[in-house]
Amino acid sequence: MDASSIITSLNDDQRLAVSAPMQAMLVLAGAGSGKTRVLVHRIAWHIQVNQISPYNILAVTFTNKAANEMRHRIEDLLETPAHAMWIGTFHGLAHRLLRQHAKQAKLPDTFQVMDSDDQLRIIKRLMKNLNLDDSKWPPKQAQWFINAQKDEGIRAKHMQDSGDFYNRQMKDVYLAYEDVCQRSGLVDFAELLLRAHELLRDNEDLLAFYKQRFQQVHVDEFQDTNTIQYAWLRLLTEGNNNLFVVGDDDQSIYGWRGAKIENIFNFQKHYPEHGIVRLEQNYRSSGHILKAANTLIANNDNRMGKELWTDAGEGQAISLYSAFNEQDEAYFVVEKIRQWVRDGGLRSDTAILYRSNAQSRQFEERLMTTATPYRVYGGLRFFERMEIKNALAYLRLSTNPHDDPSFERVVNTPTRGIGAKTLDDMRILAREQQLSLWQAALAMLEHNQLPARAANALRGFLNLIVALGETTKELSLHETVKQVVETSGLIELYKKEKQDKGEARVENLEELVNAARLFDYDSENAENMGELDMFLAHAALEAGEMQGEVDEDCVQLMTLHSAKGLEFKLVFLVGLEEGLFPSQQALDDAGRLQEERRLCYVGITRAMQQLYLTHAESRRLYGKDSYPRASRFLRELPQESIQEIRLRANVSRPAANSAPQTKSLGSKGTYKLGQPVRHEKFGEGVVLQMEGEGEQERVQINFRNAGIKWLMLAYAKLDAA
DNA sequence: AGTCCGATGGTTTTT
DNA sequence: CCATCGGACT
Repeated sequence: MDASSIITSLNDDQRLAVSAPMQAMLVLAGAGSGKTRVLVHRIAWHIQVNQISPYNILAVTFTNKAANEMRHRIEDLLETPAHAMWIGTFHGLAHRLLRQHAKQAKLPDTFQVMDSDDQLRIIKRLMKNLNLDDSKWPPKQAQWFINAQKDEGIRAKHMQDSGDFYNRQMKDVYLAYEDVCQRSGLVDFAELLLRAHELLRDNEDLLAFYKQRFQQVHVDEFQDTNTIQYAWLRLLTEGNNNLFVVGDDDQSIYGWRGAKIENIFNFQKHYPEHGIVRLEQNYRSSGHILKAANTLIANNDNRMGKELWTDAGEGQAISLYSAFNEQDEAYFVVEKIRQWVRDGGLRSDTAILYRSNAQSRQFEERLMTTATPYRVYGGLRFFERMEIKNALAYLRLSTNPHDDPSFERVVNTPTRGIGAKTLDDMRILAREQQLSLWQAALAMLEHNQLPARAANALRGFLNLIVALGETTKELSLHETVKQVVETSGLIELYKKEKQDKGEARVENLEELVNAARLFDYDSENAENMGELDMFLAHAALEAGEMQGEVDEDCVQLMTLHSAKGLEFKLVFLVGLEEGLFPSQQALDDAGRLQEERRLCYVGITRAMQQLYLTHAESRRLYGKDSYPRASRFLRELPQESIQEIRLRANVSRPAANSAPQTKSLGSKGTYKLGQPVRHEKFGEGVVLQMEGEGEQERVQINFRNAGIKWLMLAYAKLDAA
């Protein structure tokens, strides 16, 4: 393959990015503009044209899915495996570095990665020890706090003693938490990044080695990087001007968990000799949809600036439906989907996107009663299920008995007569003497501090773990897992559990054995890890799919956040109401409001052919009725691209008009959506919607002081304000 | 040890 | 409204 074949299939801008000289590059890639394509081709270009060995290439993503896809596409393009290339998630690569240099990272060789659930358990336990009342000091909040500090690269000891009580308390928790983790050999997600950063920062030779090795560094979804991730990238590329980032400031929707959109702006300062390319041609959506997206996002400031375009034509106008209530909304959406299917469309080409998970319910119910297959994203992933985590805890203990959270988790699961009293004594001993629970248990047995029954039960557990450790050495991975699942008594336990649930759990455990059988142990890239350790790391870093692959053709339900990166022919963006989307908490914060707007932009740009926007005039929320105003985002859309739908006049709508009618916004009548008006008695307001004809014409107005009202145009004395 | 009941609170999520 | 959690009870 020669150079030209890598770039012939690209458009001019993509080609510019792919064949750019080896220098820092910022690629602003709009939604659907071929961002992954550019990344993949850029890397292939380096290998083919610039003669860079795959060994000298680094590519970083946020999700495992993106990393896997990128590797496959590069290998397909080059028609050769590129094993030596480091492609992975920030966390996966950090983990790899820490494994390889555990000593220099001040970690035990046997360290294990824990997920946020494990992390929370540790924090709960330790706050109890610190005698913090968990109603006044929610452990979740402490967890959030600690992770936020780590994301900013701040260690507990470096926290400023800024006086206030809250901060001091949190600092204490953070300090204690670091201590527990270090002693148990456990590393949380944020810690992976922070440690990896410190490792390179504090080891000159190591840093020099990796800087030399990674001649070209590539980053996907750069707008989602947080402080520590960007700091790590800078360490690796400082002075080499070799950082190639692809991102879209307009799709930055993770600010709330530490992502710094500013990294894009700072990139330009930190790499003054950079090139910049904008990918604005969109290959996904039709004209109306792009126009809506462009118009909406133009309401944000501090943008890098970008306008999507397509040569695919206008397509269908966007439809807007004002539902009477949330049930009507669901009814409408599901009817449209059924129509789509009747017309020969696939259910899997349709998606219902909402701001918050709780909204899925109405749609699920409606889909259920109409027997329409659907799939809800979100919820528990495979490796997060209780039975799986229990099995993993046994496995983890077998390689590292000092893993306290795992010890706590299964010491009495299934119940084996180790009671609360025994455990409490053990915890106290462990805390006082700075021992792991394992060590404390051993000590207590040795000193005969336990009643015979408890001692026997405890000894049984310890023996079980030791035995597991022994067997592991002789058996293959999947045999080990099988052994664990059976001898631990977990299978027995779940077989007894009431039908449905227990059965599913047993199946999941069997699936775990199967996953172990299929696990692809790549010993060359295992650093100094054994197969079991690799498998456990895999389980922590790659939580797996939400549900087993259901191949059935079904409607896709998900939050706007999970929809990022996906596309559907037919999209329903629902619940466009003030307080819901934008969310209540964002209403009084300009920054968060802009992030909500970007989220809306993400939603709109998921649609390929047709987009429906819906909102409800009344919605039952937390048990009481609310009458939300239509989302401001609706008013920010170009009216000429939107068509309002009035379908079913027969619903119990407050103003049920005689005939169903369709009405284009602003096409006739005196008032437009969003137009400011003044009323003699009610004062100033804004037109929310209109219905009816002639004498019957009514407008709904949101008055600044008087609230929302429907007025008959024939009687109300309204003036344009 | 397991079940029931009342209080509580309630965006968004990957690793 | 309704899911989740912790405490109390059996």
